[in-house]
Amino acid sequence: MGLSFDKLKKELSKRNIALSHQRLKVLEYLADNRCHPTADQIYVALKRQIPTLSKTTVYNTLKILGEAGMVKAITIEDNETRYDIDCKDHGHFKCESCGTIYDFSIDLDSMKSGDLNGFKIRDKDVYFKGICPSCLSLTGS
Amino acid sequence: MGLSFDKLKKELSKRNIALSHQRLKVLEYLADNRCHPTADQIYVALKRQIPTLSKTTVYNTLKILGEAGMVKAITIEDNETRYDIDCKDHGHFKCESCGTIYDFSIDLDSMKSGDLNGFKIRDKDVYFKGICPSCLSLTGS
DNA sequence: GTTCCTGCAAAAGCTTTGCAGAAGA
DNA sequence: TCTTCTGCAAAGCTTTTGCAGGAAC
Repeated sequence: MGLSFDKLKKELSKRNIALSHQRLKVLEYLADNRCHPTADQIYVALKRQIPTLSKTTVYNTLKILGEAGMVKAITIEDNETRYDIDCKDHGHFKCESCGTIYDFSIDLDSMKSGDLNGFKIRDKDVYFKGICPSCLSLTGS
Repeated sequence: MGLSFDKLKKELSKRNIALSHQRLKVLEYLADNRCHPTADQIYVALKRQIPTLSKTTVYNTLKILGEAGMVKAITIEDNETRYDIDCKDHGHFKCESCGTIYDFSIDLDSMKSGDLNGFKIRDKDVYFKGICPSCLSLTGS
């Protein structure tokens, strides 16, 4: 799945955190479903495999994996935190018609701003919104 | 305050929406406090001038002004929608230490991405996070 | 008189917290 | 045994909704 579990385990063991069955499943789900799911979507999907799963564990896991740098929270819209396992720089486009979130590549280094001299930048997010080609074609372009 | 109230009124009248006292005060507050306040901050501040003000009205107003294109919601962090009256293109930097949100200029047109051919882009948001110079100096750089 | 606006109260939705039992080293 | 993890229930917060009274035209 293109993920370095070694790196993850190393990062987690540094913090005395185990990669439990539930946590591994959440990670696998994110790796296999690059659709930027919400915590609830992850919960509902995994509940089938792990009937005892609780939403608390999903939230806890996402928080831990986020702090370990393996998962990124996407807050493109309020009241709708989504999660992304792909941490390499890219932008997110949300279709306001169908709600789908698309990744797109972007050169973040070219976005340097002189206004931020002296600022320590840790994270860059680029969120675009509009209508995707699929929805555009439905409405007769 | 550098705002075109004529443009706003025109936009609102198009929708049969009045610029009531409460709505005007919310707008004024946003114009005078370019600190990207939350709905609650606006409510608390205006409550002193308008003791009968309700939070519902603040939310309602922010929604209406947002739809009219005069106010922009900033969802740089989950559970913390902030509002901005300045609609010209700029990025937002949030200091993870003190929570302050800084504006910075950015050339959004240079951010075109070939991956988005065929997409209708209506809105672009750029959110950076990190530590601001003020907080950096406090911790001994 | 008709329409829109306001604001109270309640509901809704997402996320966090407290805690007891289970699992793992 | 000791620590950490899990998951239920309850609480916490922000935001939305229903509705009755009030204001404006």
